[in-house]
Amino acid sequence: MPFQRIQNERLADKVSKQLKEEIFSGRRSPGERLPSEHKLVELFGVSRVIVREAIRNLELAGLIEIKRGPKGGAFVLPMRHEAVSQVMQDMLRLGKARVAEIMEVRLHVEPIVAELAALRASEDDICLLAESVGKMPPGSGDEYVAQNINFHRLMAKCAHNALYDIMVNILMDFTEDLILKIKPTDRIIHDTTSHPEIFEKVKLHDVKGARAKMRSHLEDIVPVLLELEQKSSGAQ
Amino acid sequence: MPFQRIQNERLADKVSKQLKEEIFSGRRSPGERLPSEHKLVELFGVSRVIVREAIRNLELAGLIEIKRGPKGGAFVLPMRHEAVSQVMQDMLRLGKARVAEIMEVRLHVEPIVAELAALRASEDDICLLAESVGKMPPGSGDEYVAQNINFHRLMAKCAHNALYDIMVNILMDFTEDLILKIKPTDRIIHDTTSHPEIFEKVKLHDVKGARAKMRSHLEDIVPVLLELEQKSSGAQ
DNA sequence: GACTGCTTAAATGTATAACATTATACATTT
DNA sequence: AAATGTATAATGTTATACATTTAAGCAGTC
Repeated sequence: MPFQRIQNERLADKVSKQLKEEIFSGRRSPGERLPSEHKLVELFGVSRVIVREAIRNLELAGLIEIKRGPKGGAFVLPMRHEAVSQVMQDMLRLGKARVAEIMEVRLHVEPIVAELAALRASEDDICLLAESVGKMPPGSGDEYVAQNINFHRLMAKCAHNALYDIMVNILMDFTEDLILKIKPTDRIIHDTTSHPEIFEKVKLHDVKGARAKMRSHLEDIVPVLLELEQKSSGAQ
Repeated sequence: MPFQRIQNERLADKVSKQLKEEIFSGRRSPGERLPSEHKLVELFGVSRVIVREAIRNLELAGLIEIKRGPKGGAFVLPMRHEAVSQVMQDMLRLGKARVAEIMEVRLHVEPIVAELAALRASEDDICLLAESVGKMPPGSGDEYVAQNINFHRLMAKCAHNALYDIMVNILMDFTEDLILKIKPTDRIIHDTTSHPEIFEKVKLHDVKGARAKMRSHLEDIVPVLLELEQKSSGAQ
């Protein structure tokens, strides 16, 4: 066999690999704390610089949250979309992706997610959805936008597929950013009927219906959002 | 007005934000180099530890690549899926996502991607696809698996949507890992007809056909891959 | 000419020690 | 009891020195 390349891995990467395994193995569950920097220095036999770098690594991966002061330290987080979303956003900015590309994905993916939601939503899920469609704040301020976006996030949760959950949350982070940055001077689509209609279909476990409603909802919304981008790129 | 809360952001984060903007603004394009640590220390007026932390931040985000030695430094990368994929994998491991969830997404998304590919594939794209289906190595070793997986990656590229490109690559990273880890003792599905058939449809810009072929291809493959997971989780 | 080996220097990688900041817990004062 | 001070455990930041990697040049030898 050919010679194997000598691995020149950085110490911090070796340390962070072990720390990740500690978490993935379940030996440290969400909420629990990793040893302090001082202790990790002793345990791994490397300098504090290295330990800190490794810990920062896990933080950027969204696996832990670091708190300062006594009783502080690195606490394991539950699964969250934020870290993936951040990295994805960076990548898309680097690749100069257009808003149209994100919206195309929404148009395809969210109807599927609605279908799965109608199929799999539990009692609790339906309660959450009901709450969301119930308490839509009046006006069209940031509050309204966030609540509106949140409905779509909840739908993804109802699909009970971790990957779709993360994906849709990424899409909604984008959409939220887009809307909030452009500050809808003229009122954004004030559609008060679509979400309740979709919810109704999910509640009835009407798979085809949920898909269709979500589809037409997006077909209404997407063009408006694309217009927003036009304006923004024209403005700057 | 009320007092404004003093922001308690870490220095490294402030620095990395500025470095990111340097890249996103286009002032440093892929291939170009950021200033050396020493220079960044002077430019930002912070210690070297902070600068290194900020640079490491960008590296983990997949925006730069760090080389050592003279003529080394931080080089801006083009858009790549690897960093997003890594973070996504970590998240799904943390959330204990099953392989079935990933395969469900493949089953939904890849037919859509095939549709877009048939719609948008350029002459060059079709050449690349032709090359891929042409040079399938014999046997069913790692080489064969990689080449097989690569066809799906290429299809995503043909769809000309940066987000789908990254998403499909993430899915394929998963699938590749799954297959390679389980080392298909009994030969993995040796399907030599599906890919050429899909390719043919794309070449003819037959949108419906491409979608249908991809769909049936996945319906064949996915059950086999799910079996693989069964075995692996049973084995360990 | 081409290979070998040596040296140099520019950059990142690692170690150590000191000090700054933050936030909890608890004592003290009024 | 409420506000204020104080000790303390943890992370955040700085400074300095040294180690390692690697491109480039320069010999020397065949």
